[in-house]
Amino acid sequence: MLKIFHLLSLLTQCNDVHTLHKIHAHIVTDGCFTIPAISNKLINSYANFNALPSSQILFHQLGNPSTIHWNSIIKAFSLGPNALQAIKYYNGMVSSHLSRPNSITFSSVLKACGTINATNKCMEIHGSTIRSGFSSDMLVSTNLIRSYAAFGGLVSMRKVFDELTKKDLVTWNSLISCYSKMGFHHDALILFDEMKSAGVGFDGFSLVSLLSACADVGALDIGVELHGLGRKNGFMDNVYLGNALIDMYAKCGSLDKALHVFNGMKKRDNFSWNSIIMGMGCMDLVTKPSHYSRQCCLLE
DNA sequence: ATAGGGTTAG
Repeated sequence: MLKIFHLLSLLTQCNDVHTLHKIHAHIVTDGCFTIPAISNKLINSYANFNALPSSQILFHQLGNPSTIHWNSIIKAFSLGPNALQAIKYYNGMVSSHLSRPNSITFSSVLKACGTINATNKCMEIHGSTIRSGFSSDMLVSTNLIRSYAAFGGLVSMRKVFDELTKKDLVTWNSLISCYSKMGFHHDALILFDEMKSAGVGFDGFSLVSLLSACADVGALDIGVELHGLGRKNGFMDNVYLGNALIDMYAKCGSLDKALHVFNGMKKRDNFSWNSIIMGMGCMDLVTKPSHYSRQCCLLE
């Protein structure tokens, strides 16, 4: 028992694939591969290093995969270029009749549908989730919303949301971000008011999606308001939020405010730099400066 | 023992 615990923690801490191979060999010689928790963790570890063929080999070595194994192999493929493989595994799981899909299975296979725009499969799985009693499952519903959004199924997406009896912060954030990504920026901003009335609160995720909507429609005043909400609630250490603010201010023509946010960030990533560079590039196009007077203002 | 959501550009 202690050994299992030890192996699991080794696998969790492992951060290079060579060490993983060693632990793997150790597990095999110890005869621990037959322990579901171990084999499952091993499948996930290989998947985390993007060594999907290794995950597959391990999966197929299992005589009788349990639900967690199916879930892990489906999730491993759900977001990558071979998302079709995730759907094939899902089909295999359903036809094996040995383990039944749960909310985690549906969640992953729906992601795969969104990844490769498998519209019909998504609708089929939607039906299966209802028949299996997952209509009010928020994990499943969030992924249904996102999958329908991925191929422009606005009406179906909204229907899933409206028919959900209990909606939490994540459900609302997902719907808002999907509206915004589909180009319905005004609807996303209106939904924020409804969200506030619904009493689920909001967080940095909400603000980021909303700022992206502001950036696209040039809603500077709302953007400023969202910035204030971010400050008031202590979200300003969030890199995503800083990046979204830079983009919003730059696109709304407030380069000075974009710079102010940029300079005040504790951490910056490629998004931060790209957004501020884009903002400055566009501003230069508008003002046509005769000399590069702003060349040093970033790093003052 | 697997477990939901966020940003730019091209």
